Amino acid sequence: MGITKTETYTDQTLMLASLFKALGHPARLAILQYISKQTSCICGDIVSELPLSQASISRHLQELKTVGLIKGEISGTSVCYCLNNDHIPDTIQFLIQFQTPNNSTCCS
Amino acid sequence: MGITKTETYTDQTLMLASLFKALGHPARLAILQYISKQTSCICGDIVSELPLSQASISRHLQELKTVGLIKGEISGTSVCYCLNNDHIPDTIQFLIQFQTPNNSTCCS
DNA sequence: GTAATTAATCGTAATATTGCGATATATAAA
DNA sequence: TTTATATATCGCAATATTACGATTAATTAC
Repeated sequence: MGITKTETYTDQTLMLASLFKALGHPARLAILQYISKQTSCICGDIVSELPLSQASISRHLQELKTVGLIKGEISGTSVCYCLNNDHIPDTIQFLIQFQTPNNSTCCS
Repeated sequence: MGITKTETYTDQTLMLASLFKALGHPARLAILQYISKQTSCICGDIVSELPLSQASISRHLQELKTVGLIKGEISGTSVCYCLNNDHIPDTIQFLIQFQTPNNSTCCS
């Protein structure tokens, strides 16, 4: 169906899932890495960095902004984007619980 | 189009994106958490834990297995699943680069 | 052997995502 | 005011994802 039964999961699970989902596209990862490489905010030259149209980039930026992975601020005719790491610790914390080495005894 | 231009991204970016994509669904996060809570392997009673059909759970498990987040081993008529944390460090490492506090000077 | 159990796969339907061209909007420059 | 620049949004088409019932395949129990 392409529809997800959201009603039975905890808010935290839904929140994390949407964060990971936003991270689950190579273009969005590339955008995040490009933004993080800059020392200051980046003002929309991402289009020339990736093989995507301006419309597509804009959509990806919007998605990243919606889940809170980046911030954007209007600055003249352009928009200044930068990372928002408010939710990064949550994702890291979630992944760390799977890092414990109980691999050894399990499934050869 | 729903199709992704994979050819211009690095292998590492594509790999990470597929891992995050697999993590980008609440059912799969719930499955991972359930498996990680068990001390030993879990043998298919996940169906009774989540509000999804056996077919759907099986598909989610398959996806998690494909990207290498879990391992599965046949054990009689059932299959024993457990975590595979081979790729977890990569995902954590990737996220850590966004954790640096350059938030302060940026985008108010 | 047959029946029961378990999990994977098939087929299908509904919804979501991705991408782009075209257009709209909004500011800056002339 | 007109023009240029930058970004967002609309509309569409193609593909992907999600979910489920039904079926298949494989092992175990009888």
